[in-house]
Amino acid sequence: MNSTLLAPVEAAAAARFFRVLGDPTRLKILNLLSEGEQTVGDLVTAVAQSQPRVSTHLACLRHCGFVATERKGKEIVYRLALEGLDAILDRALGAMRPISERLATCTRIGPEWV
Amino acid sequence: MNSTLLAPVEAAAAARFFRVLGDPTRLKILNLLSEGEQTVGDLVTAVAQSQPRVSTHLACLRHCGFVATERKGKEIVYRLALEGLDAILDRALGAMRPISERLATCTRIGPEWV
DNA sequence: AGGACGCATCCCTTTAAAATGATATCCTGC
DNA sequence: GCAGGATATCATTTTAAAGGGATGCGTCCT
Repeated sequence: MNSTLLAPVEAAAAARFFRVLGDPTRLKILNLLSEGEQTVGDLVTAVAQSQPRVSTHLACLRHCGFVATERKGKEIVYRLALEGLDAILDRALGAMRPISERLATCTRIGPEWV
Repeated sequence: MNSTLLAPVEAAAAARFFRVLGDPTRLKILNLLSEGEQTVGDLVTAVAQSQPRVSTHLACLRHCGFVATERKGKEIVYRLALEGLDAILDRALGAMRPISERLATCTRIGPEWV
């Protein structure tokens, strides 16, 4: 099926791609945006975190190209800018089902694993 | 399509799932294992990292349920233990294409973004 | 039994990223 | 131009994870 081995550069880029997805808040933001565009204020309320923190996560997603922005008056609207993100999310949620227990209880990567 | 919003617990588990994938070495290991089972020695050679380093990455993948092991004499054989990982990898590589430049040059998450 | 090999684990240092709070910037309406 | 709301950025501390190296444990061989 997948006969192409991951070249070092690809591996680095792919790792960063997943790394960006590897944060609960960013994941929630992307999930919210998959329902439609939202202002920062909406997102702050929805994820129940401080505005600067949400803004930083948004900056991360923006700089990496996952989302795009548009100013609308005083507010700034965020929307998804990457095709296929939903599909990946869905597939991941499916694939991880067998190990969701472990993932939930494994609060750290490294020693002190459960 | 995806009308279910990510519950906090799911978000945490999913984030961890992606977080595990968010390391180049682990990604390379999984990619190698998708070609068939391998001993630790094989993997160490293939990813060109120290044996202890590879071993801890393997421990991570093992504890989180991505891979399974079987002892064969002196050696220990690793193989994938999660269905659909290839598909996710493939889709991710496709989806990230438009932003692969940014991902490659963005060596850090946080300030000092490119 | 003892030595060599293959792998895992532990300790320590370094680096990356998350969290937090203060502050700056941009826009709008007056 | 000024006030106020909405968002971004900065500086700092804290925490998580990566890296490096020594050591321990199990298995095979003789």
